[in-house]
Amino acid sequence: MHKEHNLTKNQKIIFDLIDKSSQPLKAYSILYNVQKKGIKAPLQVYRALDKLVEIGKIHKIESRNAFIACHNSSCQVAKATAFSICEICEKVTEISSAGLSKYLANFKDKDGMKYSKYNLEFFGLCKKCTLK
Amino acid sequence: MHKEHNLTKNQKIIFDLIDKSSQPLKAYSILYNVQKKGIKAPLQVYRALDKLVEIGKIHKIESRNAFIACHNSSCQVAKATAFSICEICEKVTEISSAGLSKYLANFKDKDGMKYSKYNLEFFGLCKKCTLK
DNA sequence: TACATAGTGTTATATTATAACAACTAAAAA
DNA sequence: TTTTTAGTTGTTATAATATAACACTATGTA
Repeated sequence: MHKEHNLTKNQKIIFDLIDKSSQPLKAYSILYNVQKKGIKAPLQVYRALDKLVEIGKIHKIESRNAFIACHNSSCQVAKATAFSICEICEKVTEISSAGLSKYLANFKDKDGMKYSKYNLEFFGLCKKCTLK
Repeated sequence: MHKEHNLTKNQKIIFDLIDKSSQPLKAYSILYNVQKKGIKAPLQVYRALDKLVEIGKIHKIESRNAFIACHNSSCQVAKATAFSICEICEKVTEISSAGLSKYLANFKDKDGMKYSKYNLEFFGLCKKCTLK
């Protein structure tokens, strides 16, 4: 799993909030939710988020500017991430597929560029929303 | 290639600028560059960008909040995009790989969610920056 | 202890993006 | 031709997302 990183107070408060959430959280919604715990400024939130992303405890969903806790032991410290995003209910799920990770980790473009990282976002309808 | 869409004046001005650029452009940098042509407000730029993305003439690089012209006949109207991004010089290249498109278009997660769209961003060093 | 490294709190500001509304234009239906 | 419709435009204002700069504090380690 993850290397232990001894989160600081702010990092812990913010990680716990994201970890408990069933959907991705946005920075200012996090801010609003932790103000009672003494975190008052956007920058305090963004600094914690940056660190948490860096150490792989959370991921940023780029197309949504939102953050989700990592629940996938195969995404080595934020280097290889894949998500499915429902375009109706906005439910986001981290994809854990050995086949996919392997395929993408080994992918080389025709310029021979070697990649150290990737992020993949799939869009569609989740099961619930398909049935509606 | 692309269905012809008879761009409007603003759409054309903005597409031409992006198309001529060797790297992705940000919305406000676009705004700055088209003010002499009478496009004065952010919203005029964002509206044109939205439309151009929708019809597949340009793509948004989500991790950079920037826009690049489509040079890939295989990305069917913005539904399936893949890019490589150099983390040093920020050069962005659209990846055109039949194998990759095919793999991702057919990918199904274990929930059986069917995807209508995806966006993939690879990060690493381009050839030039590797040699430095 | 002393030093380095990382995190904190704070104010201010930069950057990215959308809401709301009135007016205009082109294409097609009556 | 007139009317309608859908889409685009121009405009002001504002919302949402993110970072700069600076002084200070905590923690680990030599």
